[in-house]
Amino acid sequence: MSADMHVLDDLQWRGLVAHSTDLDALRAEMDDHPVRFYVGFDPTAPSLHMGNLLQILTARRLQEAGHVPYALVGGATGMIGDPKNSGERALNDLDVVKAWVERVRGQIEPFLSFEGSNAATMVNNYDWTASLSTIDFLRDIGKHFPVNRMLARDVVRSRLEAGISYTEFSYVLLQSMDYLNLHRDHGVTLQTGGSDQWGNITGGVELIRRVEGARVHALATPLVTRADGTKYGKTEGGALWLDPEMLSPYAFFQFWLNVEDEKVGELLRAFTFLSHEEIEALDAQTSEKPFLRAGQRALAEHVTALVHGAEETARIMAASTALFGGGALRDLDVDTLAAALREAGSVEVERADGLPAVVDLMVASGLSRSRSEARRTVAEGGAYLNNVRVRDPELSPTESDLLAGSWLVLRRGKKNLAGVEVLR
RNA sequence: GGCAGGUUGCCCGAGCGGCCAAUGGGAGCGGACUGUAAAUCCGUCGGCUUAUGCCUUCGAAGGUUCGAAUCCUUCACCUGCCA
Repeated sequence: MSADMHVLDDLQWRGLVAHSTDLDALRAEMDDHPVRFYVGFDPTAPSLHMGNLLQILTARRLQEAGHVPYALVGGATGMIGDPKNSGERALNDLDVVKAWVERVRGQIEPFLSFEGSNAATMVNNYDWTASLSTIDFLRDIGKHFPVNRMLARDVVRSRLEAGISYTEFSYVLLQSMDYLNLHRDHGVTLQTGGSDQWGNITGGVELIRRVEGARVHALATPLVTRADGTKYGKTEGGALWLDPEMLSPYAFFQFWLNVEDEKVGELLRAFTFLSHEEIEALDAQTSEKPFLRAGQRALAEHVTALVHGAEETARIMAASTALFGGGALRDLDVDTLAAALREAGSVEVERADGLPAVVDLMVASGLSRSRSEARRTVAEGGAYLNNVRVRDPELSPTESDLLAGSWLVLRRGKKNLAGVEVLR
């Protein structure tokens, strides 16, 4: 971060401001005193993902600039679900939502500082929503929401054909109420979020103006999309989860390493704390010597370190070098090989009468979901044993194939690797 | 409430009694080219101890038939028109 640059200018440079209310007014307020701001996360899954990470990092940038974060976990809004274009959400049970609230909270906390004069605060909107009576809600909040305005919102309009429940239709009231409460009780005057939340965010801005007569601010980051505009953050395991149980740190690292050239500069800006100079130097390398993938390497290293820690990242990078470095697998010593394969993902297999056939190993290691799929992969020439293409699906590795006495390296396609440790 | 139309594999969408595990497109996966990019081209794309075999699938449950995604009945949901 360039220390002497205004945080709003930094955010803009990083491409993080897609929508905003009056930026000059916000800047004036920031220059006058630390601004209390909030960003909300709904527990709609057991883990946060890439899109949420962008919000967390943006909050951290603001905190590093001296402002005061309120991280809201939506124990209440998570019970309702915000409307999305693809259709009505399934409601989750209270117990499930409560468990997810705790997990989400735990994922956010490491990114913020809870000490000092601008310490962060965690809040849960369940606290002020659960006991609210319907009558009070309709009189105090509902009265300020013209239905014609609510109907005009993009998400709602797109759902009118297919149908939208009153529950989801009402979501905006809850999020707006959150902003109002945080404004009243904590003096919060800025809400940040993804651009898909813009409607919900401005709902709060408007509610506060109507009820309190105060002018508060809003900032929305752009949605992270691929170069062709489609959704980002998809891996074979589904979304780009932050939870290491749901997506291995190795797979997380690989995702960033494989980002297209066209997007790497944008992602470096949005997801790392590298300085403008460092990022511009990486941009230059990407355009001059794209094959070096300097931008991707830096991106993968920095983001993985932010989420999974520097030590884990170092192990992953060592594993990547060992497995993708181009060197012969046989030349690796046992410890390096075993560590690399455990990082990349591995299974243990019992030795019966000889070793299992390649198709079975593919299934056992999770590289293929069924024997049919494994056979298909072999037929397509996409299966490799110790980096040698396998042609016969029924082939069983022999003792002499074992690396370091007990390891096999299976690969599907270019990038999907798994280790098999053969036990006595 | 009445009438009409719809519900097909991950998504969109053909099929309208046997040749249907089901045309086509997209996504996904593999190969070639490269740089563990992108684009392009080719292939593949329900499962099973790979099998001129078996099992499961065309909203759900029954029925007709030698044989059903295709016909009939009931139910559920969606859309449109009329009240």
